[in-house]
Amino acid sequence: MTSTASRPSRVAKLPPRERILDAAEELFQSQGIARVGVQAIAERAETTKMAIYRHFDTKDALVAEWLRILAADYQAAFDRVETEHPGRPREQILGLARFIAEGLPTLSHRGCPFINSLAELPDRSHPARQVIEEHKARQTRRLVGMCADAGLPDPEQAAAEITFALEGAQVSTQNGSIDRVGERLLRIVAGIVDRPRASAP
Amino acid sequence: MTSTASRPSRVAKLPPRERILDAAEELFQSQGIARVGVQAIAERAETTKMAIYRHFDTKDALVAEWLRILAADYQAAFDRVETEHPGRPREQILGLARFIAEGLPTLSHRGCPFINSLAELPDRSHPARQVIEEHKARQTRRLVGMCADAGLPDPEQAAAEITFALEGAQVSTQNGSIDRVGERLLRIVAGIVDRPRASAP
DNA sequence: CCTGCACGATACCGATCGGTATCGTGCAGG
DNA sequence: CCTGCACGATACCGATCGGTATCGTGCAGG
Repeated sequence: MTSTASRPSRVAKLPPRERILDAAEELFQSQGIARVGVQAIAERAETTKMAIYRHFDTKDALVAEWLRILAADYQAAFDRVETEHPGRPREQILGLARFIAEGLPTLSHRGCPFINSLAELPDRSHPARQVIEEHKARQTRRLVGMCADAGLPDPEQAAAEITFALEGAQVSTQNGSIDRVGERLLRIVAGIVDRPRASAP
Repeated sequence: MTSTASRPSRVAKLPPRERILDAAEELFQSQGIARVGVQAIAERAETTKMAIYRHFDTKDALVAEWLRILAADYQAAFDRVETEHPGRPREQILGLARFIAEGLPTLSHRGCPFINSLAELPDRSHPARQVIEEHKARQTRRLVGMCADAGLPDPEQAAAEITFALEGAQVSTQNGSIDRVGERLLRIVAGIVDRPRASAP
């Protein structure tokens, strides 16, 4: 499994499974799930449909695995932000917002893969849909915890505000209705975290 | 109601074009664009594919027309909210938020049709995509105007905040990560509109 | 050295896609 | 009354979809 480059040809190619997942990532993100055929993924991965079906039972299973990896990547990035500011929830939250804001130009007019994929998966029992919903639920729980640690009066409401802002920023980037989205997003989240309280300690 | 048409001529049927658009509306909203075939639309509209192609050049043209009508419906609803509170921009903005909040339970786990459709239309030159982008741009312009009328210090930033909140609320309703979304949305928008200013008149 | 198996290549399957051609008929507008 | 045309029905088109079967080969692990 661990490859060890061997020495097949000049360029060291990744093993087929990785190439397939990379190809799926690029095509699903740029064109959506339904528009991308298994054959197209095979071609971009420089392999064949048969190889794909050797690693994944169905196209849906490949979609689910792609989203699983993507969710894990996001979780890892959030973990990194959190450990960068130990015991400082305010900075953790702002770091998270900065991470999203910095990713916006990359998403450009294609938006967030989770939001987009959900649109193509109306069936609530679809495995990929469950991956997304669990990821979003985890992310919300984490944010509520941070808001509580930061001493915000109503952590659940604050987490909802921040979540709406993050999701809305991605949607607005996609449809191009608002300029300087990243900048505005950071100001909004800072406003929530630094909101003046009614009572003082 | 659809099911079997036992009562033929008793019930006044809408003309085919309206039935097609109604059927498309229901199927696109509940299943997405790509998953719905022209044949399925014809069946639900109790007509044939030929009739659809008599009224619309392509499936894409039908999609664009559906979104055009939907955008017009939203515009009309916003107009109604605006004229309900003449000269009172604060109430207009809150009315707009209430309109969206009340619609959330209906959207349920399927979310906003504009957001969902954008996910399925990666091609920026697609006519339907342009319909959506123009609609969102108009909506933002209207909101900026209301915020300016309400005397908010930075109308563009306030409009962005409100837009993010509205879009984010719809996304979070779809993925189920947050409870009592409508209630939270109203509190957020009220907070923006009633935010204490640095200077007073 | 030997061998099993992942791999790539190729050919195929039924189903469904968007879109077209053709024709008979009922009804609305002149 | 007459007629044109929207309509419904039916049959068809090539392309593509997800998924499968089969086979030869090169290389890694024993």
